[in-house]
Amino acid sequence: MTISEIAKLAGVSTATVSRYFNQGYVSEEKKQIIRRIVEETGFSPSPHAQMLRTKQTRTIGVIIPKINSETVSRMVAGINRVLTQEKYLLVLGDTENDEREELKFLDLFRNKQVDGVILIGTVLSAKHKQRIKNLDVPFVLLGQRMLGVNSVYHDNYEAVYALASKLAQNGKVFAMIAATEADQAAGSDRRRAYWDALRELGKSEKVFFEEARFDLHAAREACSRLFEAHPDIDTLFCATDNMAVGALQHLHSIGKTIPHDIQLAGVGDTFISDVANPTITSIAFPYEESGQVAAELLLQSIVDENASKKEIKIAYKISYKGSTR
Amino acid sequence: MTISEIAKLAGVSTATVSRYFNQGYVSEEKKQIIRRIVEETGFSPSPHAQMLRTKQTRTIGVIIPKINSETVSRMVAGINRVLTQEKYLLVLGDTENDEREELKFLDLFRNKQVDGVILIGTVLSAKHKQRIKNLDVPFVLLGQRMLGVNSVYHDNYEAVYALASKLAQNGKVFAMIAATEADQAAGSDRRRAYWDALRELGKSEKVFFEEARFDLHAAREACSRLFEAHPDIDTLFCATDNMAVGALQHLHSIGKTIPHDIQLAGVGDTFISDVANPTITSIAFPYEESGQVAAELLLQSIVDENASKKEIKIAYKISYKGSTR
DNA sequence: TAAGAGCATGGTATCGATTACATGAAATAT
DNA sequence: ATATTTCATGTAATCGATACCATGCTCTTA
Repeated sequence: MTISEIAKLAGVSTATVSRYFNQGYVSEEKKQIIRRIVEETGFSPSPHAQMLRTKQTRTIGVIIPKINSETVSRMVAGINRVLTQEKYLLVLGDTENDEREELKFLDLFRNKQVDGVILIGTVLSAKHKQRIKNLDVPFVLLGQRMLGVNSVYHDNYEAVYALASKLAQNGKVFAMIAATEADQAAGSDRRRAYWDALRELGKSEKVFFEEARFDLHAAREACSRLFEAHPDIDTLFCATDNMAVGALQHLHSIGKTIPHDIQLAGVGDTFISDVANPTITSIAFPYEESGQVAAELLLQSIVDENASKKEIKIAYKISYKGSTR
Repeated sequence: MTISEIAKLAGVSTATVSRYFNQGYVSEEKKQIIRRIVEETGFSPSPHAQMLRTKQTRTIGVIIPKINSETVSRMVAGINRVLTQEKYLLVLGDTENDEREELKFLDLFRNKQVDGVILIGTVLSAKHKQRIKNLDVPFVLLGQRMLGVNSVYHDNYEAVYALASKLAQNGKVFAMIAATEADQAAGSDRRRAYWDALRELGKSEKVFFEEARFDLHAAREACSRLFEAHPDIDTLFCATDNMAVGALQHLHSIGKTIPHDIQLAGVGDTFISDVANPTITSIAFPYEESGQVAAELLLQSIVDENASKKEIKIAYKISYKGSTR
C-alpha cells in the first residue's frame, strides 16, 4: 500500500492524500472519502519515505553503559515515558561498559540517524567530549555535567557533603569505599565531598579510603581490608548502595552491629537499600525524573534549534533509615 | 554529503560508489580513490534512503512491559548483545504494563517499520494473539510459549514442579503466594505446578494459596493473611523473589526463623535473593541467555523467510540457598 | 468592481540511495 | 579463431512520501 494507491482509490491526487495526513487544506468531502479508504485498507504512510523526505525521524538515540542496572533502567524508564507520550521512538545503544562502543554509537547517530541523542555517561574522556561537540544533532548529557553542553545531573558533591556532615556528628573514625576516580559523578565527586565535609568540620584526622569496583563482592573485600587495617572505624560511607550492601555482609560476618557499632550509608536509595537488614540510609536521586527532564530538554532543543544550552541540577533527598543513628 | 557528491569527487558514477559500499564489482584502482574520498569527507550513506530503497531497516523492535525490572532488563541486555554484534539497532517499546500500549507498538511495527519484533509478554489476550498472527514481520515471543509462534520460554511448570517436590520432603503445611492467573508463566503455570507436585506426592491435604501483585508490599500483606489464617505453615513458596523478600520481612516481624521454622523459596534467582538474609532458595532462569536465543532466532527467521516456527525451552537451575533446609 | 486573501486541488521535482539494463573490455573455453 | 563468461562501469528508473508551483474558485475589502 502506498499513498498513490490510496490516491487512486479515492480519486484524488497523492498531494491531497498527503495533505490529509498533514493537516493541509482538504475539503470535508474529500476528507470523508480518504478517511474511508484509509480505514478500509489499514494504510499508514511509510515512515522511511517520510524520513528521507522530511529529515525528521521522530526517533531519539539513548546511549547507556548497561541496561540491567537499577539506576540506568530507571532513567531510561523516565526518558521513555516522555518519548512515547510525544510519539517519539527510542533506540537503545547499550555499550556494556565498553568505551569504544560508546563512540561507535555516537558515530552511528551522528548524521541524522536520529533527531537527538541522550547519553548516560560515566567516564568522559577527551575523545568523548570531542565527539559530543562534533555531533550535529541535539544532545543531552544525563547523570553528569559538562560545561557548554545540555546536561541534567545530580549534584553528587552537594548531596554527599550534606550526608557526611550529618554522619560526622556521630562519628570519630571515618571510612569510605569509593569508586574509580575516572567516574566523575560516582567516583570523584562523592569522594571529594566526603573528604571536604569531614575536613571542614575538623574531623579529618581519621578518614580512610578504599577503592572498589561497583559490585557487591569487590566492596565486601574492600570493607575487609579497611577493617583489618583500622578496626576502630565507626562510620562507613559507600559510593553506592550495592557497595554498602557488600560492606554490610562483611560487617555482619565479623559480628558488627549496625547501626550500634557502625553507622553505614550508601547512595542511590535503590530497591536493595530498603531490603537490606537493617535498611540502609542513602541519598535518593529521582532517576525517573531526571530521565524525564533530560527527554523534555532534548525535545525542546529539537524544536528550538538554537536554544541556549542548559545545565539542570536535579534535587536530592537523604533517606535516613535503619543503618544510621 | 550524498553519494552523488562523492561520485563527482571521485570521478565515477553513483552506481560505482554504491557498489563500493555493497561489495559489487569495482576495480582496485577506483576502490582506492573512493576510499580516500570517503575517508576525507567522513561520508556514510543515508540509512533512510537505504531503508526506503531496500526495505531493510536493520532494526528490531522490542516490546516490554517495564524496563526497570531485573528480569526484563536482563533479557533486554541479552537481546542487545546479539543485535549490536550483528549490527542491528534496537528500538524499545516500553508499555509500562499498559496492555493498550502493547497493541499500539505492535501496530506501529506492523508494516515494515522494523525488520522484526520481539515481545516480552506477560498477559496474552485474544486480541494480542490476533495482532501477533497478523504481524507481517518476523516475530519472537519471549518468556512465554504460544503454539505456532516462535517462542523462547522458560518451563515454569517443570521448574516449579521440581522445586516443590524437593520442598515437599521437608514440609507438612504448605502455602504459596501466587501471582495473577492472567499471567500465564509467572501466575498460572507456577501455581499449577506447585499444586500438582504436592498433590502427586500425597501432600495436598494442607496447601494454601494467596494472590498478590508483584511488589514487595503486596506480598508482605498476603503473607500476613496466610499466617493469620494458618499459623502452622512450615513451607512457603512465592511466585517471585521480590514476593519472597516481602514475605520474609513479615516472617521476621512475627519472629519466625528461616529456614528453621519455615522453608522459603522464590523464583528468578535475582540479585535480591542473594542479598536477603538468609539468602533465598530460588529457581534460576538465565534471562540474558534467553534474550540472546530469542534475538538469534529472530535474526535467523529474518534471513530464512520461511523457516519453520520454533519453540525453544530454556533450561532452569535450582539454586538452593539459606532459606531451605 | 478590482484586487487581494484564503481555500482546494493537481502536477511534478525531490530526498539519497539501489539496481536493472546496456555496453564494452578482458579472460577463458571450445 | 570464435563463442562465452567474468569483470567494470555508466544511465536512468525506482522506492514512497513531501512540498513547491501553478491554477481556479470563492469571499472580503477598499
